[in-house]
Amino acid sequence: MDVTPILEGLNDAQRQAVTAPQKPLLVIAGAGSGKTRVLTHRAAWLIDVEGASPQSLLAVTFTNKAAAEMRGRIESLLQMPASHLWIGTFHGLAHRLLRRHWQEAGLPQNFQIIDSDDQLRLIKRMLKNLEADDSRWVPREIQYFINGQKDEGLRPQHLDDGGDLNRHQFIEFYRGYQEVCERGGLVDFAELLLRAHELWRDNEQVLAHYQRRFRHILVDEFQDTNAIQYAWLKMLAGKTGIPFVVGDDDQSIYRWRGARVEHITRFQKDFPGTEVIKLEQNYRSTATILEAANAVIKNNNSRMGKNLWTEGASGEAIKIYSAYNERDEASFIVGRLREWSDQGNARADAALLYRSNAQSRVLEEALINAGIPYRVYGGLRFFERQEIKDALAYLRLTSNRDDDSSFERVINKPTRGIGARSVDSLRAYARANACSMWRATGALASDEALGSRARSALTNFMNLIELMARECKSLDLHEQVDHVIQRSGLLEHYKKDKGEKSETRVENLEELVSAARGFEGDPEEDMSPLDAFLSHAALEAGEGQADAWEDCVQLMTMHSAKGLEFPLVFLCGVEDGLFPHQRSIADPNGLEEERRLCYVGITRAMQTLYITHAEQRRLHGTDSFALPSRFIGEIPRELVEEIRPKVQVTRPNYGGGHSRAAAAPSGQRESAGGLRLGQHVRHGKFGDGVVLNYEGQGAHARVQVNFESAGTKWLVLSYANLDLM
DNA sequence: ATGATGATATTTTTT
DNA sequence: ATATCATCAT
Repeated sequence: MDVTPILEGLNDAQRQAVTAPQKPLLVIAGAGSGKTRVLTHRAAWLIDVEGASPQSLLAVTFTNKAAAEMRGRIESLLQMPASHLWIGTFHGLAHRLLRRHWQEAGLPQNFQIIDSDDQLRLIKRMLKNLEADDSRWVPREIQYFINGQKDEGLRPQHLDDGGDLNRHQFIEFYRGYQEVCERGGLVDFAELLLRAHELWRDNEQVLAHYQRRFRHILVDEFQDTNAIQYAWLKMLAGKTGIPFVVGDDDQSIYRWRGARVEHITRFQKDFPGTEVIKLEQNYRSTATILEAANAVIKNNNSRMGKNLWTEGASGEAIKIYSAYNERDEASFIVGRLREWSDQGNARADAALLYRSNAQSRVLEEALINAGIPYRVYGGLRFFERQEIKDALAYLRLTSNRDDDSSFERVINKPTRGIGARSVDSLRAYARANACSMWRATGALASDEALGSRARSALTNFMNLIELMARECKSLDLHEQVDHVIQRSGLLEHYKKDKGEKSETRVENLEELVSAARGFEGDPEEDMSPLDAFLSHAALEAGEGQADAWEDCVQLMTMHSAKGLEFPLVFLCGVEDGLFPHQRSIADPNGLEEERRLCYVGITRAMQTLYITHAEQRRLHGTDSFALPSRFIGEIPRELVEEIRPKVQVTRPNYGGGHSRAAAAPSGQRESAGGLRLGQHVRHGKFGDGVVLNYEGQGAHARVQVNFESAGTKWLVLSYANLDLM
């Protein structure tokens, strides 16, 4: 066997990982160190060299994109199609298992997947149904609670309210929500994972089958696994499976949605004899950029420890620009982008990264004015659009009448004379009889208690759905979609609509037909084409933005930039309060996660990195003032070139020592207490600080002070007793 | 059933 | 500033 193609171009550490003996392996792969490369080459190595059957490999990722990329790369390495290889997202693989073992998993054969939006609606409906006090119970919090418990592998019966009434109610909501899902054959994202885990836990034979089959378990972005995902992997590995996991503790930025870096250390305990390999050589960035990244992340306590290095040159200094305000920041960036393209570079090689989506607006405006084409990532995906979800809801009803989620979505859309009152009666009946809305409709359509107009409207709706279902039976998938959007009146409804968006909506509906035409389900799965398409729609929400194929500057959050790289990167709005975000600053864990995000941001840059911050920024309609982010201060000064240091409001306190002219620009406001923004003050208890902001006047005036040790606080001026320094 | 009004909250996102 | 959402009036 010629192993050259598989090992070619790998460095020692990478090669060591790829060719490691068959035992548990943990690869700590720094940013740009060839993480995906190692994973794909390992797969190829196992198959081509170790003679492992492709059947015996399971490769897990978090996103569909990553899964597709891995498949493609493995195929090109093996020089053969890897379509039968189990490569997919946790959710995708769990889904596949549940389809195969729906009986053992206790699901109806045609169960449907609901996305978070559906889930939230369902919870809202449930609250209405229970006549819960909606000022007290926030649907989003209940959703968060339910998903959080599921992510931890917990069912309502596992939960104890500990005498806490609030918690008691949350658990009851969870229970109620589960009932609705059971009744409608609905499975949410977290449920996919939990069910798949329970399937194995409770069915020895099923588990044994997969344990026997999947000897090799490859996991990407391991630091992002949540409890149930980890438990699932561990259960599959059993005593004989050989896990090969790759991750980077320094790039764990999803704690807030259940990811636990701790799984990295836990892994070493759960799989004794685990070999750990660190990939620290970076092939992406200049030495300067890496040094900056290393220096910043060093300030985190809880980490395994790792230092990126490169054989490459030190490259350009990191440019830091202190803008006066957010528009100045944007115009500076525009100027640099112009320079960039004038030098013959591709705009698509430049990225503007920010902490929160709201920041994109000012940048976009500046780009539009400058005539620079750009593309914003994130936002509504294709299958999440309202009109698409409407159409899918009709389709789901034709497949499963008991799907209340879909039922309520389209019962009166387009309007057909079934108002809130009728729907309320349906809900009441459904609840009283523990049945679906559809059954309730059947019962009430002939119930004298309802007006004759309402009754006929209900009958018409039922007939419509039944008719569409019958007519669709003999049609191809795309014809079914086409038929349903027409017959339901949806298309007409959006065509009539005169709103700005309605034209796009009609186009999107037509696009849905095309999507169905091009859709090919997995031939191995025993599902109707429609059910397969519906699952696909839920699991792969589609592209975030229709891709403009023009050469565009890329705008996105730092979160969505993870895994990407760009020759030119701007980190924008790098100010305390924005980044690190105000809501994370107080919590040490939160702050460390922000710092990891900063590490991710910095390491996206290949050649040139700009970091910009504004002293004044319009946020939520009011002007606020901020200091440069503490992360900027963590970058060694010698790596930095400050651009056009200019007169500014605040004295930057990064790096400690250096001071600048603190002359106030014109237009400087005076607060009621005679305090200047940027004024250094001393408080009896909190010590020294800098005035960031103020509001109100006279006795009610409050100031925001950033204290060196006590952090940022709002103080009532008349009580605070601040000494001017 | 639609539209106007006012209250409220505004990190990050995949599946 | 702005978007979303509930409530109320038409």
